[in-house]
Amino acid sequence: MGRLIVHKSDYQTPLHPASITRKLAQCSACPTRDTAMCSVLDDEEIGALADIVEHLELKSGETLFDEGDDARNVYTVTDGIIKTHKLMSDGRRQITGFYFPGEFVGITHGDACAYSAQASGPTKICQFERKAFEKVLEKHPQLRSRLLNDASEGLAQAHEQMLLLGRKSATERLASFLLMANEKTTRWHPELEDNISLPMTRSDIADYLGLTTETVSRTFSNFRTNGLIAAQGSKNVRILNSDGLEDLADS
Amino acid sequence: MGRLIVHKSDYQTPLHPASITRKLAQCSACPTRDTAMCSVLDDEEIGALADIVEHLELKSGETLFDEGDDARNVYTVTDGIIKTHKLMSDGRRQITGFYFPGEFVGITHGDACAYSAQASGPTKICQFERKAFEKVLEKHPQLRSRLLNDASEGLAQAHEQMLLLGRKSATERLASFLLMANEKTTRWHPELEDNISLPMTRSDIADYLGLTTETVSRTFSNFRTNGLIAAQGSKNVRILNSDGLEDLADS
DNA sequence: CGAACTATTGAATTACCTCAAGCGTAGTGG
DNA sequence: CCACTACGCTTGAGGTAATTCAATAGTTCG
Repeated sequence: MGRLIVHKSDYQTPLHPASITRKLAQCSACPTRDTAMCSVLDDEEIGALADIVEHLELKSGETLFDEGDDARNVYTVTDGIIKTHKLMSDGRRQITGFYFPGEFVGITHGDACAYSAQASGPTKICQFERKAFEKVLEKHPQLRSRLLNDASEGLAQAHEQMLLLGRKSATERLASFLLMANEKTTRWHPELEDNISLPMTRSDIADYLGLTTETVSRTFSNFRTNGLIAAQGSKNVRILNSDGLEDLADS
Repeated sequence: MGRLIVHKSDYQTPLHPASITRKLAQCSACPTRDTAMCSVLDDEEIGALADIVEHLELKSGETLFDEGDDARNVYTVTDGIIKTHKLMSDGRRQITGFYFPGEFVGITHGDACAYSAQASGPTKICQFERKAFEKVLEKHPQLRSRLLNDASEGLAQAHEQMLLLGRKSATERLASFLLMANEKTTRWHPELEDNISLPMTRSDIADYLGLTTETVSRTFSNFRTNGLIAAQGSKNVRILNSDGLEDLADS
């Protein structure tokens, strides 16, 4: 418990590998993706979180928690991607969200987890014991405010996803997905704009988009054939024509 | 501004029509659907909300707010149903939620509405000016806690709906919908168990379930033929075999 | 009563799924 | 280090659940 969390101020300077973890850990308290919120947290608050943080690394597919588990901890992603899903009794699966670096996972007001969470590719996270985390929240209302913001954003994303699942074609779904992945990636790595790493499998993408792996694969091929994207391997995509993708994604 | 809100204690006694509004208004502060929360609110808190409530009636289809509007007010449904939706540029629509009596609508942490809201059939609501409402929240943390609970429940419902939209068949979707409607109805009107009023159109249901009106209609007919439900008119359904529906709804 | 909307039912079409086979790639152990 | 295996990805052919188009019936409201 209690490795140091580093403040934004030293984020922009070049870092050697050993500091990467510290740099990323900082995100849990103060993600660059929302600079407005950044300034809201002062050194004391960062320190309060530093006291209760635990750093973890997950292998691809490793489980963070399962639906129905006691909600003992909350997490932030610092590297890689966490996926959450729900299952039906016959095994059909819906992935309900991909969480990128800087995002919180596992915030519930109830006592039990409403869904399962796993690493989608090798992933690093910060873990906070829930009760301790809530004590910090009580002392630091700005942080709670930031979480409420996140929750609200999460709900908006969920509504957007319902539109996708209920009304969009396979092509529109994959286009929307790529744009989302690009946007979430560039929040943390602006230098990677239009170069997305997709550590999840085709099957994960399919279960997120309500499609089959075959359809996802075919649609990827279409995009390649039509010069919308280029790919080196199946897990690294370069967006060649983001306007085209946006037209396809509609709304 | 400021009609009286009546406390739970006089809710169970028989009411003549004129008190119905008062009785229902009470729900905004203290829904019966969650008796645990009920006891959380004391007379002072009920009074605080009474000072800022405004009662409104909406005709079927009337708009409460549109996507992108300033989030000026928050609402609770007291009678009827409010629907929220998102649109695509070509008119495709996804209804993202039906809000039954006792539920809050329009809670956002941001400044703009993330979706549109309309009455799905004739509807009565309580309106609270957002800033005044938030002042009440500051004084009464239990109420905020109740709202957080609601938000968390809303997110869980959204995930459930993603599973429905991404992975369930038409039959499973309609079965899930009927069970949801029954559950939400009986929260307020336990005496109506298995007798659901569905003021929304088939088109609303279709846009909620990610189907077409024709498919919804055909599936209703199937359910009737198979003795799962009986119907008088298209807007009143009696559930004859709720175990059967639950089997169909899966998950 | 008639107009306009909503719901139901049928027939034909289609977007996506299922099944199946082949290919590429990463990891393992000889 | 190189086969070997396993797994994930791609591509094709055929099937199907839900859609689209179309016609009829029922409901609501001025």
